[in-house]
This record gives sequence, C-alpha cells and structure tokens, in this order.
Amino acid sequence: MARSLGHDFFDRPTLTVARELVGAILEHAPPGGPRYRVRLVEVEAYVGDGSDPGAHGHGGMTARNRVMFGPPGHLYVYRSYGMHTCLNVVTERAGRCAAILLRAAEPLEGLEAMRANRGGRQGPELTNGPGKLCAALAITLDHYGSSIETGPVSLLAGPRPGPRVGVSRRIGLSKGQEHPWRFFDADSPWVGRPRTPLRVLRRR
DNA sequence: CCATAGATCGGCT
DNA sequence: GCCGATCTATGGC
Repeated sequence: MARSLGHDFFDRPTLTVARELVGAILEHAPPGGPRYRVRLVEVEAYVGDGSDPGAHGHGGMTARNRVMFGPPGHLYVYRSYGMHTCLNVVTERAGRCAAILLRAAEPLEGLEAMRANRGGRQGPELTNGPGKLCAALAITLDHYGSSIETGPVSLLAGPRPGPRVGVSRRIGLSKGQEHPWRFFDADSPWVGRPRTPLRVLRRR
C-alpha cells in the first residue's frame, strides 16, 4: 500500500514538489460514493511571489486565491472560463503564495464513474486536461480549501523509481511563458498536450 | 492533424 | 467592461 503524502511533502520549494508529484497517486473518496484513483502525469508550478506573472495571487491576495497564501497541503480549486473547474495543491509555508496545478492523469480506479462523469468518453479524453480531470473525479468548488490529510481528496506516493520527467513551458498562459515550469511523464500517453521537452529529468 | 470560434461568468481593472 | 491556468465542435488540409 502506498504511503500518503502529508503537508510536509508540500512544505518545500514548489518546483521540487512539482517534479516529484509526477507519478504520484491522486485519490478522491467521496463519502458513500465510488473511490477514484489516478496516477498524475502532468502538473504545472505557480509561484505568486512576484517572479511569476502567470500565477493567480501575483497581484496580491483576493477572496479567490487566498488559500494559495495559506498552509501547504490544502486544495486551491477555481472556476476557469466561467464553466470549468481546476484543481491545485498549495505548496510552501503559510504566507507564501504557491500551488501546483494538476493537469492530467492516468485513470486507475473508478473508471466507470469517471466515464459517466465525462459524458461516456473513454481513454485519454477522460482525464487529459485540468478541467477534464476535475469533471472525471467529481471535484468541485466545494473542495476549496480542504486538507489532503483529512480528505476526501488525498495524495499517495507513487512507486520508485519515478518516471522520466519532461520539462516544458506552461500551457495556455498569456503571461509568465518565460518559466519552464510544466512537468510531465515523458513516456505517458495520458499527457494532455504532448510537447517536446526542453529537457528530461531522470528520477530515482 | 491543425486552427479557430463560441460557450459562459467570476474576478479584477 | 474585459478577459481568462479550458473544452468542444467544426471546418480545412
């Protein structure tokens, strides 16, 4: 059984956490519902400390992004384009603004429910984008601020050695493109937008 | 496969 | 008012 990741795992430099998160297991165990499990294959780091104009929180704390400034290991969920939901996990100690966007994953458990949540789609279309991932796992704005240590959403360490991790620029930004802060499994077909990696990290 | 338009609305200027 | 950390359908090559 995989060990669960606690707040201490996220209380470290965001880029380190992001690259170690590739290959980890994301679980959603709603009370009375089917248990969802996926293996993360694509994430992006956001750091609102002034160096990253692409980050929510870059311009200071607001009602929407306040959890990004709070303690690590909590969920930052936001609505995108008025209709989609995206899931982040907060990193670094309270007072710093940083989080990791979970962009794509490989389904492991709860496939039937995911398929139903995604209008009958199958394969990579199930979970190969941040909005699709939340829809498949039934993650909503109600999960805003919840702790990964108390659930219902939690993270588990992936098997070692980890995958080869590709690094590229982030997706969909009009600002902050200068930072190569997207990390993905270089060999996984479940990655949303394949991109030639700027470089590949070998992990143990 | 690639490019583009439209949906839809909260947060921010 | 403007504009997204997006997704889907559609049309072209």
